[in-house]
Amino acid sequence: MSVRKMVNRPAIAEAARRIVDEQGVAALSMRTLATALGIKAPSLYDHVRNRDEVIALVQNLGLEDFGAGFAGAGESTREKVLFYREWALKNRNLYPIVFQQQLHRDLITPGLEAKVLAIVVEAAGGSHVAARAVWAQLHGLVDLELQGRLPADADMTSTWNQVVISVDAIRQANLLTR
Amino acid sequence: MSVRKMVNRPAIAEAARRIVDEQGVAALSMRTLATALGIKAPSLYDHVRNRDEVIALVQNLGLEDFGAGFAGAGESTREKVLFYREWALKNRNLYPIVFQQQLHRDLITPGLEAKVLAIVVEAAGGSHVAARAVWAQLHGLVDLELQGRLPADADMTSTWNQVVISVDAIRQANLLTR
DNA sequence: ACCTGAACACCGTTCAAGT
DNA sequence: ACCTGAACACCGTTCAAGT
Repeated sequence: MSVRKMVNRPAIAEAARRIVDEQGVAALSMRTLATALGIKAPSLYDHVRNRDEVIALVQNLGLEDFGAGFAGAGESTREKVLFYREWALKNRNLYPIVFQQQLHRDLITPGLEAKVLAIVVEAAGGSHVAARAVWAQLHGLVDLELQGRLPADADMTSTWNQVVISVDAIRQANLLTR
Repeated sequence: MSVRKMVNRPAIAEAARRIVDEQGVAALSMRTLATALGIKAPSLYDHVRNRDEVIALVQNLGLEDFGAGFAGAGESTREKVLFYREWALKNRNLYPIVFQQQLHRDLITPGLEAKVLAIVVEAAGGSHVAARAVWAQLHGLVDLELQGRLPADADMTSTWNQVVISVDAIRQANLLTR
């Protein structure tokens, strides 16, 4: 009995995410992906338009994973902020794909991006402007940390505490003016 | 009289930056770079170890350009913040190379990174922790903006004003505790 | 519908060979 | 020292051909 191949878009998405998690985006080629699925590269094009669409599938998985975790991360500013950091560190190969690329909006589960954004807006005190400033701060520090742009001996705990304070100030100011 | 080729590291750096500015990093291949310099790709390896070293040369040019501008950008929080944004928008292809990659520190002009960091620390009110939180905010919003992650109709002027307020709050708090 | 091998135009990089 | 053509092992993608 040979192993039955079940190649479809969900299977491709999972295999792709696995490769990204374990070896980074650079290792995600159409050939390695095909091999992981037990087929040859050209066959992938029967399921997917191109590599970009594979990336979009991974973005979708990542956004779902993040969204579920962030929604259930506790209500305080501190809990939300620290969840964001921990998710990024735990998914360091996935993070840039989900949060640092053009989002292939036509291929993402409808409403998913809006759902995640709504949680951020809520956490920021209800204002879209505030939400962007807050998100920028979280995203920026995560990126600097992931890219190794901060000194190796930088006190990240204190830095994230500073971010918690700063985010909370934005949140409070916006709650007041509601 | 034939045109004399003067291929050396500064010439390579300039040609590479030009390609990046005009066509983006993806267009910077060893072959296109060589062609721009009037030589063949393998010859580049007589001047440069590999493509990474070319990227480092571009990082260096970018960091110098940014550093000079940022230092002379005015003293107020608002001026510094808005300069950061404008430099990023004016150098949208260069920005990610300078601020979103591992810095090839061994190949960067000695002291250059420290000089730029010192300006940020100064602008943040003197604390390294505060400087990281401030930088995160600027870098994060620039990245979200450059990657098109914010809605097309997002009010970026208000958002950057929010960032100015937030950065200034961090700065003031740190000036007080000095 | 799904898969294949062969091929195309690209990469970065190495290497023997020329001056 | 600097440059070259040829080659290697990779890419993403297309296409004719098989089932």
